[in-house]
Amino acid sequence: MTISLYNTASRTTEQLRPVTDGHVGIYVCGATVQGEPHIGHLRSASVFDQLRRWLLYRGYSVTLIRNVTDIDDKILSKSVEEGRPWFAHAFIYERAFTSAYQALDVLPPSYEPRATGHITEMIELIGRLIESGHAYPALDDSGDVYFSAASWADYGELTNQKLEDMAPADDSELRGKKDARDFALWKGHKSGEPETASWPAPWGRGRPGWHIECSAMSTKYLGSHFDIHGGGLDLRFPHHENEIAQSRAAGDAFANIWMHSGLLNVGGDKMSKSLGNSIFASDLFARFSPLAVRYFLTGASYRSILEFSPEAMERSAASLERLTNFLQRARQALGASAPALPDVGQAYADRSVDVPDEFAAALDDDLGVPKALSVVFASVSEGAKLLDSGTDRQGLAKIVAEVELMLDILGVNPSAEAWAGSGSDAATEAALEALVDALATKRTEAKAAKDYAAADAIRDDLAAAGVVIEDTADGYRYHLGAGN
RNA sequence: GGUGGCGUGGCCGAGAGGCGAGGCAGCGGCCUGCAAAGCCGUAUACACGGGUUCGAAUCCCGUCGCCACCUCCA
Repeated sequence: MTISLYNTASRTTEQLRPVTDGHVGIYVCGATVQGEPHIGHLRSASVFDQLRRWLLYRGYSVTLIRNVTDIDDKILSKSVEEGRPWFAHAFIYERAFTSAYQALDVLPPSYEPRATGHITEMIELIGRLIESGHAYPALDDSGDVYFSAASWADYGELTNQKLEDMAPADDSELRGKKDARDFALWKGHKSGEPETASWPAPWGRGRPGWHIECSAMSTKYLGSHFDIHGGGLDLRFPHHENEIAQSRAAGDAFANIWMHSGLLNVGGDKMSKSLGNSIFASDLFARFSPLAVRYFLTGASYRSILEFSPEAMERSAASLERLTNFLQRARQALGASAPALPDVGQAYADRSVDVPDEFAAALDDDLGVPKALSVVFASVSEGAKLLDSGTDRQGLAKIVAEVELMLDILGVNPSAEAWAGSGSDAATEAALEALVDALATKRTEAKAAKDYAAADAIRDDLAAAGVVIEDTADGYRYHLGAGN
């Protein structure tokens, strides 16, 4: 069994060969908590969660570190606009991100370091870079410290660019830089900024630059040489290019494989802050279930552009219904002999069934989620036939267990507890069931009396209340209709 | 100017030399009081032009179109 992954740095698919046998260390760039989470953040979280679950299934122990960038220019400026301290501003959005990830059943990271908690490590790293001649204090009196791009021969290795080909930055004024392509490791405190947003350092009070945070936090928790560094494709340059340069210049081997999740488009355009076309998690969840959102995100391979539209969301929700219908029907048919619900995440070692070989092969090959999903549908078709014939209960139970295991690995198992919590609980469900059952009984009586008008009226009333009732061979079943 | 990617049926979206992934939608049938769900059946798909090959959506050359990145971004 080998897992191969596309490495942005080499532009080829490579075998995963963990630095430590049996263990995979992953660092994923988390959010800068300056505003609401959007669907792009959700995609990145979902992709690396799928990777993690697959590695767990394959028997690796996984340490996944996802950081929170809780200090930067925009957090400072926006907190002023919104009239609260920068740290309170950051924490409000950190909590929004946490609850969005939770809603999507993304497993919590092994640890979630905040940038402001690691200033010491960053100062130490910057110190090493200054000592080795790869960084220098600003030539003006700003108190900044810059990384010297020209001092690192491999600068550009991640994005395959040569220093001399790089277009000059928009703000081509050098200020204290020796070269326009140098980037800030440390930003000297400015008079307008709150004192709380600065920390003492050998080269004066200030705060860290963006890139140095991830270099310091990833190596602190995963070691100077680790397996996978992930993030959205938009972080490839400059963020990851700068990370790799500064970490390697400081003597760290750093990440073996660089993985980037694809971006989302809206109406053909890239979704971005500057275009103002972001689809926010809160708006999405107001309209679609978190499960449907996550299912939508698994519809394309992780490296391709995914086009968002409400119509696409609806199509994908319809596709998801085929899955939920099957599981509901099968569990109802199996009754007490239905397989236990799979445990989420860490407990794959205790599984009672294995995933089909084709499913495994698809995920082993650079996380081929769409292919893997087609294997799920093949199993569902097979299971639906068994359901219709009603002959092979054991076979059906095995398929149900397999399907749920596969869906669980993809993070879209409708039976997972995470999706149950959306505003309902056992008591309300029991109450609903009792009410529906009372009406269903009347409907059955009306049908028996061939009073179809009365029967259909009851069905219509239920539908108006958002309850879809369907006849089955041995009675009825119901579910809450779409849009409710 | 440099770097990387894309173009597949009504739609989404895999695949990467040889049996038409899968889903959604549609059409015909079975089932149903009618539905729904499910089942069975159902498609002149690979931007265009050349080439290589017994065989190309897949490899090569060219053309056209689209997109991303080159210091805000998941």
